[in-house]
Parts: sequence; C-alpha cells; structure tokens
Amino acid sequence: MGIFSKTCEYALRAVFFISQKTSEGGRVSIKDIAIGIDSPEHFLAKILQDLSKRGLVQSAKGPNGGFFVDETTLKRPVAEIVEAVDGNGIFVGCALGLKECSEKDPCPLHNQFKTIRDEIHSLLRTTNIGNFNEELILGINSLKR
Amino acid sequence: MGIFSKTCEYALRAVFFISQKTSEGGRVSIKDIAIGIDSPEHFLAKILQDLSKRGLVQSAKGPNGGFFVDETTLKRPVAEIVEAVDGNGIFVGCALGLKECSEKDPCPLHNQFKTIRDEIHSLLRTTNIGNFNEELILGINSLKR
DNA sequence: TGATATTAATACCTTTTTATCCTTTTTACA
DNA sequence: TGTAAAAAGGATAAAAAGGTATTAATATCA
Repeated sequence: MGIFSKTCEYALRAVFFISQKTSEGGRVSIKDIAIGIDSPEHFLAKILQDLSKRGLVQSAKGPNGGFFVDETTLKRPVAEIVEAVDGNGIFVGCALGLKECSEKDPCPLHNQFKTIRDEIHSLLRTTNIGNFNEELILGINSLKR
Repeated sequence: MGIFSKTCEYALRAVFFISQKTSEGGRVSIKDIAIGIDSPEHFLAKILQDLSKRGLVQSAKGPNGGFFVDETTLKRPVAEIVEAVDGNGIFVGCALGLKECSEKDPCPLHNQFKTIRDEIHSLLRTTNIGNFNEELILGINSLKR
C-alpha cells in the first residue's frame, strides 16, 4: 500500500475530478466520475456517499442530478478528505504504533518522523480542493492511469 | 492507520528489541520479545519467521535458542525491514494510486509527495538496525506503549 | 544413547477491516 | 402518474490481523 488507503486514493481523485468538472456549475454522475478517474463504480458510490454526508462534496438525486462542489467546498483543505477517510493517523501518532510516544518518551524514530508528518500535514492543509482545477483542465495534471 | 501497517510496526519494534538485547551475544525468545514490545505473541512469531527467512534476523531452535542479530545484520538499513513487510509502496509510486504517474504525466500531488517519499526513503536507508541500541539500553528510547 | 524439556516453525481457524457489488429510494419530467 | 435517472443504503467478498494447536529441531541430562 502507498501513503493512503485505496479508498482514500479514490476519494481524492474523485473530489479533484468533481471539482474540475463542476466548479463553474453543473453536475457529474458517479458513472462519469468512475470513468474519469478509472475506479470501480459501486465502490466509488459508497465513498462519495460518505463524503457527501460530511459535506466534502454536494449531491442531488434524480434526473440531472449528480455530484458537484460549491464555493465553500472549493476552499476546503485537502487534508479534510484524507482525515475523513483514513483518519489522522498519518499526521499524528507514532510510526511504530506506540500509544504514548512523545518528546518525553520517544520511540527510536520519533524525531525523524515528526518532521515528515508535519510536512505532510502542512502540505495537505495548505492545498485546497479547487487548487488543481486549472492544471487538470489544461491537461497538465492527470487523474487516470 | 499510520505510515506503516501494523505488521510492519511490530516488525520494526521486534527487530530493534532483538538488536538491543543480543548485539553483544545471547538470544531472546518470542515470548520475551512479545512482552518487551507489547505485541500479540503468535502473530509476532509469524512475522519473525518471515524476517528470519530473509536473513533480517537470525534464529536458533531448541533450549537456549531464540532470536538474535549478527554483525552483518546490525548494519543493514531499516528500509529493508519496511520493504520486506510493506513493500516499497511508501518509497515509490503515486500518492493517488496512479500507475503511470511521473514527471511527464503527474497527478496533482506528484511533486509535493516526491519530496516527502524521498525523505522517508533516505531516512530509512541511512539508519541501520543497530543504530538505536545505546539509546534503548539507556532508556532514552522506548519500544513499548 | 535415549528421554525430555525448550524453543522456533508450520498449519489452520476466527475476527476485524477494507474493498466491492447489488438493491432500494428519491426525484425530475414526459 | 409512470418511468428512467441518479444517489443512498445494505449485503457480500477479500485481505489483514490475531489466536490455537501441532510439529520439528536441538541442547542437556540421566
């Protein structure tokens, strides 16, 4: 496994895709998202259902429905998606899984990983969901394959 | 989940523990390791069995048997344990799970995560298994709780 | 030398988590 | 008001984590 769970990978790609397609209005269906990011459709449905409950994407049922992101959502940090799906285990906590690992009582890798965790966290806090729309539209960035 | 899988967390703690206890000679039993790092004993047995096959720890059966590390193993980089257990997904590959993500055809997070991956990799390549023996003996570092 | 106790290795089973698929409900519109 | 489009919800499958029991190896001692 990579840095994030598979679920989280799909979630991030899906949200970037939805953001790109709907930031100027409109909706996009699960089917189109699944095609656009090359993910299993029904699994993606479950993920989006959850993100929708948390307000990290918006949705509308029925014909002409679909997923979209509103103004506010565009500005939310990517870290919130990661946290919603994978929890905050990647930002805080011990690399060796110790409950009480800290400056005072550190595991052998504490200091080194503290730095790295902080970098990941600040990276994901300072980039927001709508950040990549332009690059995606221009084809500079990819979400598929 | 944190950076590593649970299996990998146990593996790292176990190897550090064995290293600390046996770098000057002697053996340590699964039971004592399990107690020393607070892990499920039989699950740990399976992990160590695998590491032993790969030569990342040494083992001896029978009375006075147990696990230990030899001179050569002490100098092997921690990255090898991570790679043996979790694979290299944390060092290479795409944060969003894309197969063909690269400089040429990058995902939105490619550049940012390339840096972070490289840091993790070089950190784990430059620290070796025996690196923490002193700190562990002195009680500066912890492997339990 | 043979019996025994000690220890890791192997095989198999249960539980939990993660990933995937199938069914139901909602809703716009003809 | 019937129908098709779409998301929401529920059931299932696969993988990871953890537990139980058995087997194999070996040092030691009678």
